[in-house]
Amino acid sequence: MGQKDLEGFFASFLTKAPLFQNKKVLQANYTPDSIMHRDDQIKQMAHVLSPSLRNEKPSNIFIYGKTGTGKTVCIRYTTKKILSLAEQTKVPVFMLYLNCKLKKVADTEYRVIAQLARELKKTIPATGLPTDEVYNIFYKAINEKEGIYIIILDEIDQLVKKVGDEILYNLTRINSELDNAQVTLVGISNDLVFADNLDPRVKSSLSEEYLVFPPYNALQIQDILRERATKAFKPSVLQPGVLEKCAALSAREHGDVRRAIELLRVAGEIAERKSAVKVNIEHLDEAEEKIEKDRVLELVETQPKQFQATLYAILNLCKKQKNEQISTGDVYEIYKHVCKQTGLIPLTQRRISDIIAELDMLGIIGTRVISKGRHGRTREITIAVPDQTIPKIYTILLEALDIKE
DNA sequence: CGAGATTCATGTGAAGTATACCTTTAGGCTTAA
DNA sequence: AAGCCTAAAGGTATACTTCACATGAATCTCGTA
Repeated sequence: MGQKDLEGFFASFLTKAPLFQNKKVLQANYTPDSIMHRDDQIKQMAHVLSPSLRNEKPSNIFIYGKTGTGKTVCIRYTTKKILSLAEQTKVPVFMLYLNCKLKKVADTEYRVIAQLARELKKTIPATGLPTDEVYNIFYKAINEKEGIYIIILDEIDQLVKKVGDEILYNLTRINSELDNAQVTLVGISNDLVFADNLDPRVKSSLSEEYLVFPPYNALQIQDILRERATKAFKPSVLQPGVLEKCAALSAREHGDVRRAIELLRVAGEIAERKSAVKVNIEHLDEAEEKIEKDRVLELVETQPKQFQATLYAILNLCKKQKNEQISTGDVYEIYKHVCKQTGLIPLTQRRISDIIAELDMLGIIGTRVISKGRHGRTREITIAVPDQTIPKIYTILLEALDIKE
């Protein structure tokens, strides 16, 4: 694109009538002023957490619900209300929110505690400190300011699955170490079964109160979408049926509103880019494809080199032997070859086995451990990405690994 | 023919190693009195 | 002598390796009908 073109592009971008009037409303981190169809949950939450306003420690809560059922928004909303109320009445209440899923931020015991301490304005190095020491810093930071601390751990199932429940045990016992402050834990999980594998002490302590978020049905999703859409879009930009289809698509999965909202936003963006006057069904379909694609591509791009190399090996193998199932051993052979080609130091098969398991967790591939009787046992690996995206992934990997074909 | 025993190829857990990074401490150098 | 900087020592988390054992159904073995 020449510079002239670019100027023209900007000019036409600015003169073009935008479809959005407030796109923020459809962005992921937006907290609405009112939350629909969650009155019960919010009421219960408020009920449990309200003692904090009298400077008494609320019970710990365990919250369960599938993704996009409003868990995070509700707890954010409720705590926000409590915090502002607490500020008015000069009651010291604090809130710490942490999403344990974030890789490299909160996926080990050390990092979680360090991150929590950082929320309290402490500087903690990424490595080098003994975990006990980090605990101490954290305890001290909390004890510095008297009050009620509400610690929200989002997606703790991911954390516990990876590093065990010791952190939770320590955190539930934290109150006996403190004399000024008191801590309430809020655990949020997507996985219901996960609670059963916890240490009984942790489990009983964490789930003093128990809250379930059922999935939204299509009608509820429609309500919510309509709410947001009227705020986000200019009037009558949405073609009839778009909203309904958007809701239906998400309801079919498991009532994931976050996805529905994202879908609507991306559809709007696509329509805008095409200089369409209205958002129609085709835009929606395109958006659905794009979202999944973007998610995967982003994921692939941000993986460590070794993960990318492993994935590249798997992809290659899949291409070569279309319908045959691929096993860890095969992947490893190709992987070693890839390493030689790229100058990467090959890891052991043991490690690759783990990497494959992690790629599975990310949802890029699907694996199943099967026993082939006499012929041992292995993972059966399949690609869990729509076929159209694979070439894109390929090019990303080629570039990332610096392979010339 | 059927119940065990065997076998294979890898899953999986535990323990050890290398690396990168942290704090503390001791020594050396500079500076100001 | 006090203050500051540097380098070494001692310690940790994390990613990875090494070692060793666990798995589980296809296949084999062998006693029995």
